[in-house]
Amino acid sequence: MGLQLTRGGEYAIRAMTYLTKRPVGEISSLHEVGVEQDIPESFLAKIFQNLVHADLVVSQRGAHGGFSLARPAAAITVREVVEAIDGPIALNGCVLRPGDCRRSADCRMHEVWVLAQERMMDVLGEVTLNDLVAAPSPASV
Amino acid sequence: MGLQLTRGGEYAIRAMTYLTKRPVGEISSLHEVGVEQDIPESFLAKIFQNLVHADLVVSQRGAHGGFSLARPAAAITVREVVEAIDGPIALNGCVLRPGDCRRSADCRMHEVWVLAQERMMDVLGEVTLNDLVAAPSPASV
DNA sequence: TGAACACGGACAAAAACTGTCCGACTGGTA
DNA sequence: TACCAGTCGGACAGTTTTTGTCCGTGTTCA
Repeated sequence: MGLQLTRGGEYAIRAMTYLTKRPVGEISSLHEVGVEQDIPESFLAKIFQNLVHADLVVSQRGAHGGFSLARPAAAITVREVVEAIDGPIALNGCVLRPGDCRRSADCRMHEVWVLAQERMMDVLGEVTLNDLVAAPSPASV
Repeated sequence: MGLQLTRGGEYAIRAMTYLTKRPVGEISSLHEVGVEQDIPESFLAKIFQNLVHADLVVSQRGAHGGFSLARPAAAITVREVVEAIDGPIALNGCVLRPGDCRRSADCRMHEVWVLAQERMMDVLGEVTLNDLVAAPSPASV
């Protein structure tokens, strides 16, 4: 359908949300997260790899190993999580690689995509993992 | 890479932009648009079909037939064109089908996706085909 | 009537997404 | 030290989506 988050991105958010809910410093095994969040474990393994590379998660190898947040949940945004999995977001290729749309000389669409994307990213960049697990908003809107 | 416009959507915008540049009422053949905008003709045919169904374009069958805008260019937004091809936009499935994310009970992400999408769509919904072909902005920002 | 051209669906190729598997490595534990 | 639990990382396979092709049908004009 296009223009949609991948399932990998969805899984990543769920996994990160799970880690956020755990006591700070606790290590969660791949198996545990997979079962709790209903994510295929072998797929989740790959997702965690990416999250580790992006410095959002740290892994502990060996027996009783697993994963935990690399930073406080309040310092990790949804945007970071999504970009770690689905790569840098670019609504259209020309946003990522200027020069692609130099075809029509006067490519006005370029600036439209850039603006639309900025608006979207602003939202995702302002929501932290902490916000996602906070108690149902009492007064905040 | 996810979260990106499909090529079909890109083609649709280019095709519509081309029609916009033509004199009002003029009919452009499939072949003409394909050659001018460098779009595979057989693929473009399917794209035009969708645009016709969405009432953005009218078709003239038979000899000397072709396509032309169904409405003034100033009354067609980029959003309409994209949605006609890529279907209703939903950054995440749960935006389109509430109930999907009732899994975790407290799915805060839902509202985040809704908000991010609204911001993006606002931009696409305010840009018309006319804006895309207008002379380089003299003063407007 | 014949030529031009859109319609519509079936079909095929390519790419992306989704998911699996397994050997290598690492760290804890006995 | 030896063994086991568990992650790491990449190769591989299935499925879906995207992208593109093809062709017979119907329509309009000359």
